[in-house]
Amino acid sequence: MEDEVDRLLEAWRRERPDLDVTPMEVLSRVSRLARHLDRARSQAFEAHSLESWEFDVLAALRRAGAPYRLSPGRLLKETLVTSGTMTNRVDRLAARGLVERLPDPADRRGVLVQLTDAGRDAVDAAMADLLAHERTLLGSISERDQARIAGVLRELVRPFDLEKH
Amino acid sequence: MEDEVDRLLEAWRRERPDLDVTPMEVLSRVSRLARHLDRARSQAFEAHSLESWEFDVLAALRRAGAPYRLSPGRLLKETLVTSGTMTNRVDRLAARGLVERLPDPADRRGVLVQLTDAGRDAVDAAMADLLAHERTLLGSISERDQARIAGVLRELVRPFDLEKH
DNA sequence: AGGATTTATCTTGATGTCGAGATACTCTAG
DNA sequence: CTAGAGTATCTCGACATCAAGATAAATCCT
Repeated sequence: MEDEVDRLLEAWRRERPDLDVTPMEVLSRVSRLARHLDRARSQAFEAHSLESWEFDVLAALRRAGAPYRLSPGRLLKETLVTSGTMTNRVDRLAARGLVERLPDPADRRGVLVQLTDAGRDAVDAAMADLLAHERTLLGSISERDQARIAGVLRELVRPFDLEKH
Repeated sequence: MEDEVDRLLEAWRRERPDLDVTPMEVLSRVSRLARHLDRARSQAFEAHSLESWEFDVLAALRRAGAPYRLSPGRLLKETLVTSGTMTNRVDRLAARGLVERLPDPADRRGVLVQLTDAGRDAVDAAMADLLAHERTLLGSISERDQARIAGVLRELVRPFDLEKH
């Protein structure tokens, strides 16, 4: 069964028969699937009145474990955004009462961002929903194939994980 | 060998042992890899003074074949952006001399966007570079695995391809 | 033919992000 | 102890995007 990428590659092969476009068989599909997953995620979070970017921050704090407290700097690394963006995100999450800013007792330059109870409840509920939805998406793929593909993707991601140290 | 997603999932399993997070073994890696690919793409295009979004539009026109001419509406569907975005993109590409707007002789509401020679040269060079770079990224994956993973990804994307229209 | 609906594109205002720079504090070397 | 380098966070301006609405033209229906 054909998909959009098959059509895309067919067009390129017609127009540029000199190029070998097979890398796109994998990588274009990764990009397109990721775009679709983003939209699906947004929809899953809508039921919990969370934006994707809100979930990203809350989830990083939740994963950190009690007392659900991280520095903005640490949050940057977890969420791969810049410092200006994180300031903005924390501002909005604090305004919604999902996190609060605490002064870092060990470094007066620093700040700690901590999940409130409401924030924890929100992220826990959203996470359960997200996983349920993702399980549906993967429904047609055998566990064996899922494990295989996860292994290949791990190899593909590794060079990038390494370069940022 | 571990990657960032392994660490992520380990944290979730510690904090929420009640949840089954295995869907993320595949889907989180897809999302993260896509983000890395975006950055890599941007870098590859830098040598040609193209932004990713510029390439997306030029590539859609290039794929269409001579005379490299599409309506804005058609470009929306190819690039998955909104009409306001496309107006903006075409404006900028026209200002750079990479495309030009022509009136549609068959529909006076309509416009046709056409690649200039400079636009065609730019996208052809960028495409060759992009593929070279992508081939490097996939270097460690056997052709057999690439074909396998492409097949699984095609299945995962299909539901999304279907739902639009 | 004429009025209503649909279609194609552009305009506008809001949003989230980035990147560069500012500020305040900490650490290190001498 | 202090000067300089380094670090953590925030501020600000620019930018690409989206969503909703405006405009204009084509198409449909009676």
